[in-house]
Amino acid sequence: MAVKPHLYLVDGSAYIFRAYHRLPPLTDPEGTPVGAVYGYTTMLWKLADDLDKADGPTHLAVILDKGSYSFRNDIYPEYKANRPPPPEDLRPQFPLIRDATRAFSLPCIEEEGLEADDLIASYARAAQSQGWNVTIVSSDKDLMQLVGEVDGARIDMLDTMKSQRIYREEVEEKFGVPPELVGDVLALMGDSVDNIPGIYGIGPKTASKLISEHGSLTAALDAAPEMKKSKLQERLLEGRDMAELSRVLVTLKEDCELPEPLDDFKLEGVPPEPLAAFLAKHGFTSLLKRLGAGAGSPSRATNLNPAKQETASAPASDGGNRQPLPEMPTVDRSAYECVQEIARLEHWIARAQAARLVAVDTETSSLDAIRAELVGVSLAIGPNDACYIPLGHGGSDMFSDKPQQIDKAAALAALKPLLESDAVLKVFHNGKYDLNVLARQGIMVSPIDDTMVISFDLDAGRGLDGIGGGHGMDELAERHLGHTCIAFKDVCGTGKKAIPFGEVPLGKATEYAAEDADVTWRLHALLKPRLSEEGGTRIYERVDRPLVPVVAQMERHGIHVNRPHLAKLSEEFAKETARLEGEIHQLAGEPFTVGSPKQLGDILFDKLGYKGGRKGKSGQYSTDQAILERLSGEGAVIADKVLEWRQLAKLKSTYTDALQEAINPETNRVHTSYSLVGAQTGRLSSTDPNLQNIPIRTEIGRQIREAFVAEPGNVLLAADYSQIELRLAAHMADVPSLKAAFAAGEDIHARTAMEMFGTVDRDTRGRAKTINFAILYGISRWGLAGRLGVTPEEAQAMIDTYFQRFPGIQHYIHSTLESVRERGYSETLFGRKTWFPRINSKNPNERAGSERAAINAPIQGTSADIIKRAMARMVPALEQAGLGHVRMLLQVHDELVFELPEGDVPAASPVIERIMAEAARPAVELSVPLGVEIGTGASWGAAH
DNA sequence: CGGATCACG
DNA sequence: GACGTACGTGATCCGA
Repeated sequence: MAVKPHLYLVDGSAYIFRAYHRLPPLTDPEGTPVGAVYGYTTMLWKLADDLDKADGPTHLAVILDKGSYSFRNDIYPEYKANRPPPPEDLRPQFPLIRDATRAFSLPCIEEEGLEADDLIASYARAAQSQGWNVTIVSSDKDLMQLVGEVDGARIDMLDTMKSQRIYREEVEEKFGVPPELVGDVLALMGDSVDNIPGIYGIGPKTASKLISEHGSLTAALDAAPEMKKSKLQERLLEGRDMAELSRVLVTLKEDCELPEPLDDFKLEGVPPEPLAAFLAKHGFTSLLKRLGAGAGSPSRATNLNPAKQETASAPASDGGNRQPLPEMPTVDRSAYECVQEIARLEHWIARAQAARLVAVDTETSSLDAIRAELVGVSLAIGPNDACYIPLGHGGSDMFSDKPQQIDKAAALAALKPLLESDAVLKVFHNGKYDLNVLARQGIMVSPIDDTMVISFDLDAGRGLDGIGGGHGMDELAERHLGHTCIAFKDVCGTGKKAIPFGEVPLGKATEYAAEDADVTWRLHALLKPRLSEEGGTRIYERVDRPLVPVVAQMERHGIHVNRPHLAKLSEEFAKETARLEGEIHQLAGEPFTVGSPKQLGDILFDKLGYKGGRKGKSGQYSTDQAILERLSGEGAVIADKVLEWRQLAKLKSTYTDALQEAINPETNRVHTSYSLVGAQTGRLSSTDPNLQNIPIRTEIGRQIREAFVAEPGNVLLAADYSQIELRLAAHMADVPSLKAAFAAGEDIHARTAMEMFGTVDRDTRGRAKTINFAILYGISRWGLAGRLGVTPEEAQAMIDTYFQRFPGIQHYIHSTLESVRERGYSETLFGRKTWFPRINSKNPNERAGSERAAINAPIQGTSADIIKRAMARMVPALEQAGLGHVRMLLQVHDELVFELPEGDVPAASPVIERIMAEAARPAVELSVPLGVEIGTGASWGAAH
C-alpha cells in the first residue's frame, strides 16, 4: 500500500536566527563562527532521522529568504524597515546554511522578491491540494494561518526547539481564534519585528478578543462606531487604515510560481557524502562519529545532542522534579553505623578509597564555619551505606559523661589522606562550609563536588512562589528523592531550649548526620549526570566548581576593621540621631517613633496635612526617600530632618554597631559568608555580615569604608571592572557605536548623550546614564519617565531614539525574550541558565516582571561568570608570580579587594589587572575590551 | 514574620 | 479593563 506523501517544509531563515541566539558562539577549526550552523545541522539530522517513521517526511525541502526586498515593500516601504542588520558573527553563517542543506543532499529553495513565508505557503497549498500532508518546520506565527485540514490533507507545524507539534488546537490556544482568523488578529495587533503597524495600543489579547467576538477584522472595524466610548473605540476608529494595510501585509501569497516541482523533493535517504566532508570541515566531530556508527546515514541514534533535546523538551514549570531512580533503595536510617573505634574508621576509609567517591558531611557547634568547633564527620559510600564518626560529643559541662569516641586528632590524622587524595572525589552539600571547618583542622580537601552548586547550575530560578526554588539539602531530598530528612530542630531544638550538636545522644546524632551524607551521595548520583545531559557541565566545571575552595579561602582570610574608628562613628551617629529626633518631635508637635513609617506617615499627612500622601496595599502612607525628598523640595523641614535621621540610624544600626559585633575574637577580623547560590543570576551574595553593601555613595557613609583597613605594613588593593555590564551589553547586543566607544576608551555615558541628544553637558550625560542603566534592567516608558521626571510619552521618544541609534539593543531584547519564552530559561555567554517559570504567566504584572528580569539576567549573569573566572584563576596566577602571600579578601560583584605588603603593589597590580581583563578568554572572545581600574590605600575607602 | 526602607553593584 | 513598572541582593526596624 502506498504511503501517503508527507511534505516537510523547513523555514531555514527563521531557524537560523533562533539557533544563533540559543547556541554558544562556536567556531570551527578555521575560526568561522558556526554556532547557528551547528544548530541547523542537528535539526536537519533529526528530521532526516525520522525518514521512515510513522508520519515522518517522505518529501522535504528547505526554504530560504533571498534578499531583503519583497512585494510588501511596494505596498508599505517601512515593512521590516526597523530590522537591525544581523550580528557580525551570524552573517558569515548564512551561506553555510546552504552548504549544510546541500551536504544533506536536500533541495534548497529561494526566490528573489519572495519571502520564505510565501514560498512555504504556496508549496504547502499545492501539496495539500494533491492530498498530501504537510508539516511546516517553523514556529513563525504568520505561518500559523495555514494550519488545518482540507479533504483529509493536513497542514501542521513543528517547532523543533520545543519538540512541539502545532495543530489547530495549539493555534487556537495561542491566538484565541482558529487559523483562518489568525491573519485578522495579526493585522490588529501588528508586529514590531516585521514593523507591521497594526493598531497602536492593541495587543494580542485585545486583538484576539475583538476578532473572536465579531468574527472578522472587517466586522470588528465596522462595529467600532457603535461601541461604547473608550480608548479602544477611539483607537479602532483612528487605526482603521493601518489595520487594513496590515491585513494585506500579513496575508501570505499562496499562489507563487513553484520554482521546482513537488516531486523533486522526494527524500530517498541521506548519502554519507558530501555530509561527512561537511561535518569534518566544520569540526562537528560528535555528529561525524554518529555518521560512522550509523552506517552511512543519520543513524537511529536519538541522542544526537542530548543537552539540547533535554532542555528543549523540559517544561519550564516542572520545577526540576524527578522520580527517584528505581535502583536506589529508600533511606533506612537503621543501616547507619556509629564509628567509635579506630579500626572501624580505618575500615570505612579503606572502603571509601576503593570506591573512589565518598560523600562527606561535618557536624559542628555553629553555623559560622570560621567559629565552629568540629563535632563529628559522616561518610557515605552508597545509598544507606553511611556512618557517623563522633569526635566532640559530650563534656560541655562537668556532669555529662563523654560517650566513647575516637580521639579527635587520631581520627583526623586517619581521615586526612582520604580527604586530600587526588584519587577520591569528595562530595559535599555546600562544601564551602565543610572546607572551612576542615581547613581549620589542617586538612585541605580536594577534589570536591558540591551538590548544592550542581543543583543551582541546573535549576536556578525554577521555584514558583518560593516553593521548590531552593538548593538546601532537605528541600532537594524532598524534591528529587521523595525523602523527608530529619529536621535539625528535631535533633537540637530551637530557641532557648536549643542544644549544641555535641550534646545530642550518639544514636540520634548518627541517624541525623549519616543521613545527610547518605542524601548527599544520592543527590550526587541523581544530579551530576544531569549536568552533561542538560548542558550544565561548562558552567559547573569551568566557573562554579573551581570557585568553591577560592571563596572558602576568602572567607577564612576575613578583613581587618578598625574597631575604635567604628565605635567613634557609632557615638557620633547616636548623638546626631538623638538631636534630630528632638527636632523632629518638636516639628511634629508630639513625640513619636521616628523609625516607624506608619506613625511618620500619619504625622506628615494626617496631622501636618502635607499633600500627596500615597497609601499602598497595606493602607499605609509611603514615606520613602522619594516622597520625603519631594516634601523637602516643597519646604517641609521635617522631611529633611527625617531623611537625615534615617541615614544616620541606618548607618549606625546596620554598619557601625553591627560590624563591631561581627569581629571574630580569635582572628580579630570580620569574616563574611558568601552564598554561591544566593542570586538567581549567578552572582554571589554576602551575609553575616553583608560586606557587599558597605556605603560609598555618600560622604558620610564613606567614612565606614575607612574602617576597613590593612594590617600594619600592608595596603588594601581594590580592582574594579569599569562599566562591565554596559560593555557586555554592547557585545551581546552587537552595538557597533558602543563597541567603538569602549574600544576607544571614551566616556560611555557622554557618548550615549551625544548620540541621543547631539550634545554633551551635565544634564544630557546624566540622562544618558539613566537610560543606559534602564536598558540593562529592561526598560519601560513609565519607569524611565519616573526616573527622569518627564512624561511617559517623552520617555518613549527617548527609548525610540535609543533603539534607533543602537539598533542591536532592540533586537537583543526581542530575541532574548523570545528565547526565554520558548525554552523557559535565559543563558549567559558561558552557558549559565536562569529559569523564568513566570515568563508566560497570564498575570501581566508577573509576566512583565519576569521579562525585565530575563532581559537583565544574561548580562548580570555573564558579568558574574567573568569575575568568578578571574577569582578562580587569581590564586594560582599570583602564586606563579611569586605573590602567594597576596590575599584576596572580598568580592563585590565587579570589584575584588586584596591585602598585600605595600612593596608588592607594583608586582601584583599587573597580574591582577591581566587576570581580570582576560577572564572571559578563551571560552568567549569579547568584541569589547574589559577595563580594570586599580587603586590602593591603607583603607578600603582610600583604595578607591 | 511580612512590609517598609535603604545600603550596595 | 485596570494595574504599576528598573535588575540583583541583605539587614534592620516596626508592628501585627
